[in-house]
Amino acid sequence: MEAILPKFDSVFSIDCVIFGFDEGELKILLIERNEEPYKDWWALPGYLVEQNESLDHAATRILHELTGLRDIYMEQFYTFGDVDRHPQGRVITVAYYAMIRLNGPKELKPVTSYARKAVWYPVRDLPKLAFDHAKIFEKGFVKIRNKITYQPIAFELLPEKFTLTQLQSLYEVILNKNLDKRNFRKKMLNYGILKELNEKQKGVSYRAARLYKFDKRKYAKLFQKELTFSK
Amino acid sequence: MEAILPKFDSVFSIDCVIFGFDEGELKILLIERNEEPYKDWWALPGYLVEQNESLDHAATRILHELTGLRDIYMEQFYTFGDVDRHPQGRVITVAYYAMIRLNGPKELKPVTSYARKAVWYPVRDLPKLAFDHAKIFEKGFVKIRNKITYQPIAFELLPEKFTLTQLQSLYEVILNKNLDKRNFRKKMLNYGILKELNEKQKGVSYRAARLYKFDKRKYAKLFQKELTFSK
DNA sequence: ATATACTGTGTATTTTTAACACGAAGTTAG
DNA sequence: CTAACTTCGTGTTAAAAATACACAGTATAT
Repeated sequence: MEAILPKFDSVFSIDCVIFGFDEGELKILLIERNEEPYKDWWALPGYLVEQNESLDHAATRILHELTGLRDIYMEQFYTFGDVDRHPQGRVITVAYYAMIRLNGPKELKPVTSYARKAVWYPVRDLPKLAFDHAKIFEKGFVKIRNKITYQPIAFELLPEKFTLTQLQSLYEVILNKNLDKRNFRKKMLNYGILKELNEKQKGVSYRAARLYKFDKRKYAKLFQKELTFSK
Repeated sequence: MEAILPKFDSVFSIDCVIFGFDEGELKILLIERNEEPYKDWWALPGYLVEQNESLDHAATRILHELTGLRDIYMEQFYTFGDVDRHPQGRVITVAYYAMIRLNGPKELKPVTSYARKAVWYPVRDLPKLAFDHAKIFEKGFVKIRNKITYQPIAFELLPEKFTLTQLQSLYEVILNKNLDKRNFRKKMLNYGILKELNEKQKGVSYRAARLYKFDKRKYAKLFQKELTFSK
């Protein structure tokens, strides 16, 4: 059947690796494709870049069309251009990632009919993915794993108010290792980018923990002066 | 005159930021263009990706054609896709960088007529560049500056045998700051990736310094286990 | 032999990282 | 209401890494 599909000479596309954190698990957003090729397969949200839009703009637009998510800030991380990565011809794809607060429903409604639905999947248990999307995901995962070790970007994944234990278990999930509770808290509080709230979590069995908020202003101040080789 | 140039619907290209170190200065390789658009301008070595080659392959090929350099390992660092970055239409470019040992002549002979010549230019004093190449260079420079702070990649820029003072001044040039001599030496030797040679530099006025070699095997062993968030 | 210019080295201080355990607080169940 | 349970929240010590800092030694040139 593929023979009747149009052939591309050279086309750009965008693919998005969108991370979320829910039920103690790291998840990414996948769409169920409703078009050939790879119809009915799971895939990263992605589509073709239009003639008159920048890459960043295309990324935002495409993510919205396929998942309904609006105004998500994404960062480009790699471009995949193997000759045979797309069965219809030469398609080079620029990959973006984002980490977002996952508070809506598990299943999102695409705006276009190109995807049937968008669903959060735990990264530990992903289905088989279309194209080379498994490779793209893997590279994106490595990217955030590295990034989190030198920049506290994990807050974007948490609800606005969170406990230190939640923050720690997020780190543990991303880094795939256990961290020491006291050292972790000391270090995080030392950054000075957490606002301690006079509130405790609610609706938990057993003792409730104190809630914290992420302080954007202090974060910006701290990380505008990039990491430097010390004197 | 531009009206008679062909229009591109969508084309991929590669641009290369090739760093070298010579005469105490950090340099990059520029070509003098011999074709429209931007004929006679200085530009990063770059050209269009062909239909049947991967990005990595295209990068190596293009660098060779424009500068005569062979088998240079480059790393992709960003993709630039602003709508108007190329006057003839939509050209998305994937940027690569490399750090190489600069031991040949200052001027290199391109294989194609697309460039007239390729020349090493000090990064502190670059000419005006074609397209958005100034932006591409800048991003590449930031990339290596960050990378060098957590991975000793600077050796690739030095001759096979080098003194610690040479290594230090390379760091100082890239990071644009002075480093403490004793601390620098302590740290570098501590990595355990330098082989001390029983040789001294030659042809210098005043006391000659000891020469060192970079030990690839130990480097590989040290940096395969990536940086990790400590427990 | 003397001036010159760069080489090569050590210590003390501060900061960061690492290892490690238990009582207090709140919830549940009987 | 009390006992059992689960999670919270906290401090110290040791080791390692980063920083600040200065001068005598050695090869060369004249």
